[in-house]
Amino acid sequence: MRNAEIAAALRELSVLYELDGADRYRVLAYKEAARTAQDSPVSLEQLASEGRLTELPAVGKTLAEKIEALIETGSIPAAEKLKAKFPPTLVDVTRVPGLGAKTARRLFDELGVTDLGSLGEAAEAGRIKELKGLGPKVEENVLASLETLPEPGEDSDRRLLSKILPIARELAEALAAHPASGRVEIAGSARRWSETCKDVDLVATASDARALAEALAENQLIAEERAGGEAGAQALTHTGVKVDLRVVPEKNFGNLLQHFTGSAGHNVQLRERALARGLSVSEHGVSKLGGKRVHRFTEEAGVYELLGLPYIEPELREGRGEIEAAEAGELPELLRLSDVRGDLHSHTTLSDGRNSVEEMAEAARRRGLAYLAITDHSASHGFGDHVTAKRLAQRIKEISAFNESAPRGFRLLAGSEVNIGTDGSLDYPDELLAGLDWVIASVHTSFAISEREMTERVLAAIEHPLVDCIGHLTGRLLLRREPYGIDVARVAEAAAANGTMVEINGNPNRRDLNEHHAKLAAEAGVRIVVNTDAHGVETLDNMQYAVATARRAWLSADQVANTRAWRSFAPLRKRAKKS
DNA sequence: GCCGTTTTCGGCCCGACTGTTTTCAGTCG
Repeated sequence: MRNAEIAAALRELSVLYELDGADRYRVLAYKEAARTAQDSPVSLEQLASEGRLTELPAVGKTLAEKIEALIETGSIPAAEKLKAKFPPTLVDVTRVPGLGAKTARRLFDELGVTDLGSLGEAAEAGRIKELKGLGPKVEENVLASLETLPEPGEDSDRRLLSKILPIARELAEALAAHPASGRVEIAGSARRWSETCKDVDLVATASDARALAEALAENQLIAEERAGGEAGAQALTHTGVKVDLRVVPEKNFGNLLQHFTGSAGHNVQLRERALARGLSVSEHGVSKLGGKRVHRFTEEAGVYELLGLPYIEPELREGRGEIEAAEAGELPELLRLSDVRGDLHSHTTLSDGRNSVEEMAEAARRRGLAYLAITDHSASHGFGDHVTAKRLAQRIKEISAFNESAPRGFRLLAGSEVNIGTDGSLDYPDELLAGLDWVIASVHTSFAISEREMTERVLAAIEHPLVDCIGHLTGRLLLRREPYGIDVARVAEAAAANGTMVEINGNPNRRDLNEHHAKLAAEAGVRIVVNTDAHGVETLDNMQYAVATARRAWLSADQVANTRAWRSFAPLRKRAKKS
């Protein structure tokens, strides 16, 4: 059973408990455990078989038993018992914004509402506003929300970071240029470089808050303003992205930026830690419990310093142990974009890219890179853009010729992104692969095979002496396609043992390895490579997303192989060691 | 239900907003 399925079952159980009126902290405990399951880079099924589930944060004896039952029987007895008490479709009712478990339960008890359908009927009939404590506004909200509610399981309110960042940057820039503005910063999940975001959060200081709110409303990206005033403004872009602008005085800009950068989990842990030291933290400032004095900071670092901590980079603020690490002085010095010296995954018009070798080389050089691997798809790629063995041999000569007249300090690598067949075989002869500088092996077909088969398939490639690196290991496409089943821990172990590198693919649709897998792999001793998988000159900029995922995986420059100059990188390749 | 530099029991982040109320519960981020 996949971790994601376990997480979904725990999330459902938390809502069922909530509907049953359970203690809120018990409900919270299940939600926390669901998050742990979702985030875990190692298979919970594996951990369960070894009796090690309680090693996970937020999983105690009871949760471990429930997860074990779920894996063994496919369901959790407690969940089944609750589902007999009230219809499980009542969980859907809590997806309506503004309706929580308390309200959903009342609607069931008093109106017989069992699902979204009967909720709509009750609203249409005007029966909701008759209930004590609920009124016409709630009923209107229900009717309006039912119109726009996404299908269950559909994350339609989340968008790729690559859709959110350009909006956030353009708005921040426009606001910063306004005469009434002071400081303007992007906050929220976009600042933490999350894979997907729900909205754009901006934090600003201003001499005239209303003028700044108006400037936001008048920006060309904004379709409608929802509210605006002294404290900030909310607006909606033409593409339907919510924008939240907060305006604060300069003196507590740091407090607010810290608060609105989140994550929720990080802030909860930070505040709990503060509380244990007699301090209360909020977006307004830090104060002694029962004390009057409020400590306000213009910079975030001040907040952390008062709590006895060094500054914590936004990418680490996920409540995954960063506070403990900060306290112990063990925060990593994170990889930076400027550390990256080469890009080892790119395509040209030879396969499915949009630019020539020369154009890609020039664009890479302009971005300050010292080397770029041209890795077009291989012989069995299909779609009419495969590269025959004969053509690849010719490409090797072209690259060689390019390098002879290449500008100083820059070189191209003759490479290929080779398909891994279902049996683990590669689709070029070894003699040809031996003539390349760099080979990435990736899975592009037959995703539906079992996890066991997929793992064996990739392990075969990892053990191949001429495979230098594995590409986009799990095959996922964010918000579109789930990763295929593969035992990442086993893959990492084998990659470390064989000296095969594994990439973090910077295509913002992929971010694959994800941050959890990348951390696991690096800790297992795998050399990580950050790549763009660029299919044109402009997507060479995807390195920022690969670096972001590396940072969220706690990686430092020395754990990422292509922060090295070519002469130091080249000997790290498996092919260099064999010869 | 989890968890431990005040605790193996008794805590568990903080504040804003909304809609309904006349002081607050529920929801949200």
